[in-house]
Amino acid sequence: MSRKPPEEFTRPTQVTLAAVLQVRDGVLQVLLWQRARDPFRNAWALPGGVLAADETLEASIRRHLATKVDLAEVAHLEQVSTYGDPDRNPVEWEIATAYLGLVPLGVDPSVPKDTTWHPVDDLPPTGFDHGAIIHSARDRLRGKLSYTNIGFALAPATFTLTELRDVYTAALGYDVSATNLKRVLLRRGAIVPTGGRRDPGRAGGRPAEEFAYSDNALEVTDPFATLRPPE
Amino acid sequence: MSRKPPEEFTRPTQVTLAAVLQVRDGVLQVLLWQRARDPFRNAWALPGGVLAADETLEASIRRHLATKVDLAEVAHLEQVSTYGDPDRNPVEWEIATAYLGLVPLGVDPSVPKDTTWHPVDDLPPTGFDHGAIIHSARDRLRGKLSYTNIGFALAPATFTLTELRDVYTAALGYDVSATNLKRVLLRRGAIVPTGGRRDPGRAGGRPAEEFAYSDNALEVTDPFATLRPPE
DNA sequence: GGAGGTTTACGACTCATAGTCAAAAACTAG
DNA sequence: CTAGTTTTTGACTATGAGTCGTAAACCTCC
Repeated sequence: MSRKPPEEFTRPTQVTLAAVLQVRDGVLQVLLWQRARDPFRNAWALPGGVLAADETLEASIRRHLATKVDLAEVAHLEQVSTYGDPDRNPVEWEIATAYLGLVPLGVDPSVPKDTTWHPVDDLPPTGFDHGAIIHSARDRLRGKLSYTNIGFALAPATFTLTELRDVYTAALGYDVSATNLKRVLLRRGAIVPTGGRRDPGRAGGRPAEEFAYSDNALEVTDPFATLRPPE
Repeated sequence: MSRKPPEEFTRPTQVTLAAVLQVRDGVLQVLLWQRARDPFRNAWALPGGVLAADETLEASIRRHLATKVDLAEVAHLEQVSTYGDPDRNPVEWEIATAYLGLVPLGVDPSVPKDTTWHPVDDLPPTGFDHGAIIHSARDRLRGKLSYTNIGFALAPATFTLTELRDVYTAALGYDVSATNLKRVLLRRGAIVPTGGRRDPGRAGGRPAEEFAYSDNALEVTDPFATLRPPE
């Protein structure tokens, strides 16, 4: 019994996870699936899975996400952080690289039966460290909303300023003024009027001007000045 | 020969790396060591090594860094990104989680013979994807300099405004005005006068007021407004 | 077809942050 | 004491951002 196990036996499993966020019912929500087996049976978890030998981390999270949602509906995907606490998984040594995914307002992807959306500020019991991962993904989104154009990934293809304001309000967790938002985003060249109008709702009101994110808005990740909370 | 290799044989090696940055000779530099063996023999590489089974990622990079520099001289350490391209290491499947480390101006850590500092904008031949990792660490630093107090980790314990201006200039790659820097950092409460003065150099000149980062400066990571390039 | 209600758009005002510049202050060396 | 050097300070300007009131454009109901 002097043979040591091969070195490979001491390697951790590498998994990728994604916190896919979307504004639904005026609230920022995250896509979770309910575990059927231990550990954390019946708790909710982020989509993801084990990294394959011939794929990049991003390819891996895309492959696993595709089993839960149509990838074409995920408008943005970026790596957030890697979690390697040896105790994070009670049954196996596992390293997880977490991604942030964003789905635009209005689309309603079809998802498997075990998978549903949950408000990020009112989560059900979650397994592993997924609760912390969700909150850091939300914080990443909030930070980037104010100084990049990442908001395009949460907004539909065309939108009114009120709709966009509601998206920002839900994602940031505080009110923003539509007047100010328009001036800021127009100056940045982030949004452009489409020329169209939107029918007012049945309650009446002036029809809203329709906007879209400009083409170059997608590439802009340089910091802008900040959108701050009111007062 | 129908026995499959155990599943563990298909797992990647997990390593941690650190881009340790410091302003030296008025230029932002990174700590590299020269490889003596293939792959990438004689090329320069970031300090780091394999993750052990009972340690966190941060503990791992601290353990490996300690073989190159005195950890007490690394004032800041944060995770930047994880690199998992299956081709990034030609001989082994390896995932690398990269950290950014910062060493204050003026300290000159003793380092092993194979290890020296190199300007980040004039790197020697580097192995693996370490060149790209260094540049993304530099970009992370530059971004955070303008909207957090991360600069404290690049400045000595006490400093004059001219010294601090020089640190910012070297790290950002563009001039900043000492007048403006003082006003901005004072308003943020990031720096406080120590009450002391600095002897003018042998060339004469008014003695400089001495400043230090305030205690709470270390915790502030909320975004501030931006420090932008001139003109 | 008004009147009243509702929603969006626009302009004026204020405030905070930031960039520039020139002059004053405080020192050294001769 | 004078000239030279470096730091500090205050004034001025520019710009980005927050607020608010009013006008515009639509609806429904009478």
